[in-house]
Amino acid sequence: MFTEIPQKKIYLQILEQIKENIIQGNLESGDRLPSERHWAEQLGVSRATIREAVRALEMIGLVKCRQGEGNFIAENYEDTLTQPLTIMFWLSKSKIREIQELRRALETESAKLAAKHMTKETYIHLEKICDAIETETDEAIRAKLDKQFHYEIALASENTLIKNVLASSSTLVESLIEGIRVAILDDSKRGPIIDSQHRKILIALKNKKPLEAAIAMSHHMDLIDNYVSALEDPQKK
Amino acid sequence: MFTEIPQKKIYLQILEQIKENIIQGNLESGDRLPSERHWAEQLGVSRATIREAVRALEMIGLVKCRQGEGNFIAENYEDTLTQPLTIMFWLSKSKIREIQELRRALETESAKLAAKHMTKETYIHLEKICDAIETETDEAIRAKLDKQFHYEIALASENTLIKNVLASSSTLVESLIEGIRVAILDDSKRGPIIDSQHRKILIALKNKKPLEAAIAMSHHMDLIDNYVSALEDPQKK
DNA sequence: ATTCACAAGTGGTCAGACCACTAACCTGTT
DNA sequence: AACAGGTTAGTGGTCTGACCACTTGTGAAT
Repeated sequence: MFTEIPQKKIYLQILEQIKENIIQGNLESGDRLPSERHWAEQLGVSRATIREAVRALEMIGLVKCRQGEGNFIAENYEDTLTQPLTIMFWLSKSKIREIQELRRALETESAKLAAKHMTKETYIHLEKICDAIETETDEAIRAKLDKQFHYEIALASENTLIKNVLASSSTLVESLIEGIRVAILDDSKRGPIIDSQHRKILIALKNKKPLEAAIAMSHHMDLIDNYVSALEDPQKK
Repeated sequence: MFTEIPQKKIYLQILEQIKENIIQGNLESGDRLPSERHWAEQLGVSRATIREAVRALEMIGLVKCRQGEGNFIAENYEDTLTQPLTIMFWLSKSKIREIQELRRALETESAKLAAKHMTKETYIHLEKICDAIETETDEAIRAKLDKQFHYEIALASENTLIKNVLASSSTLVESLIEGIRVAILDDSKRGPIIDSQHRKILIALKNKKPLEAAIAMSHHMDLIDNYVSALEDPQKK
């Protein structure tokens, strides 16, 4: 008979306003928000409330706070999901296996999409990275290039969502097993296999064969899975 | 349970402590946090700071606040990623196509994993849902059952991460196109096709054929994609 | 023209106050 | 004894005003 009174918490209303402004195009990445004092006055609320809203926005990666300068809409939001994903991981007592399965899903889909959208320029870029990986001897640099290779494929998928969820997943798994990339690459037997897997992915991308790319990527993931599941205690820090 | 605060952004340190306590097992879903006043005193910080931390934790879905009662660790964290994912969607000016691609990646992987872990009991449960969908005539209920069917498969994948990311993605796409499930089901031609697709997925799951399940799910996604991309203005509210 | 100290503005934190809400107790009636 | 009512203590929600730490720009001294 009587409907509930909305009366959302103020910080949520502020979030709504920010959302609206982003959708309308009034706010973009890198834009500076009003100073907390001015903003509070403008909205007729206290600075404490503004700060709670800012804190919430910062936590989800939407806002970056720089003391002495101001609050800004984040320039990149790749890591927006990292914190929540990490929390979810801990809270649900997940195993590393689960993250790897998530990564597999995203890596294969991203390879599939990348193949669909592949251009000459992107291919050349990827090929260069591939070349660099093979000629490089420093394992740390190889690991870095490997990461870049995967990242560029995710970029080429032309799907920001997948790219970002994937980035967060990778960040998470790497935070769980520090130096996993180096560890995997740093094996005289494994090295050449990885290189050849990269090549197969590259070829599938070049030929714009989504399915082949996905399968090649899947095989690549198999290798990583094998390494991960070989660790005695997968939950170790 | 909680120790003194060193330095750096205080609310992040509090987050760290919470994380630690969750990992250690001292904190679980549904547990109540210390009252803001007590907690502040205990940590030697002001209540405002505690509140900023709580706000951040609430935003990522880790904490639920109930006025007059207290703050609690969330009971379920399925929607932990929904807010961040939604923000990311808007900020990156993504298209619905991108969410659908993300969903496809997760749905197929989840089907694959579900097939791998399928048990007699789970199969029977899924079959019941499938039966119910086919005999039900009310489209709204059919849509609800359809959602449940997908959810149960995600559950059967035994991967909380994938299940939750998928749930958030679904929530997002449904918030963008209200009633999408009903709209898709509510078509005399489409209905039977969907039913048969569900059956194919079910059979693959029963036979514990991961690849077949993934392919069947992929075809199912094709149908949804077709509907989505047919909308004139995909970004419409 | 360069350097450097200072002032203004910003986010980070603190203290204490009041309001709105919840739950539990307490009390008087039946 | 059972119930309905109000009371009260404790909680989160919000506000005010203050101080600190940091960044930046400016203007004076060199």
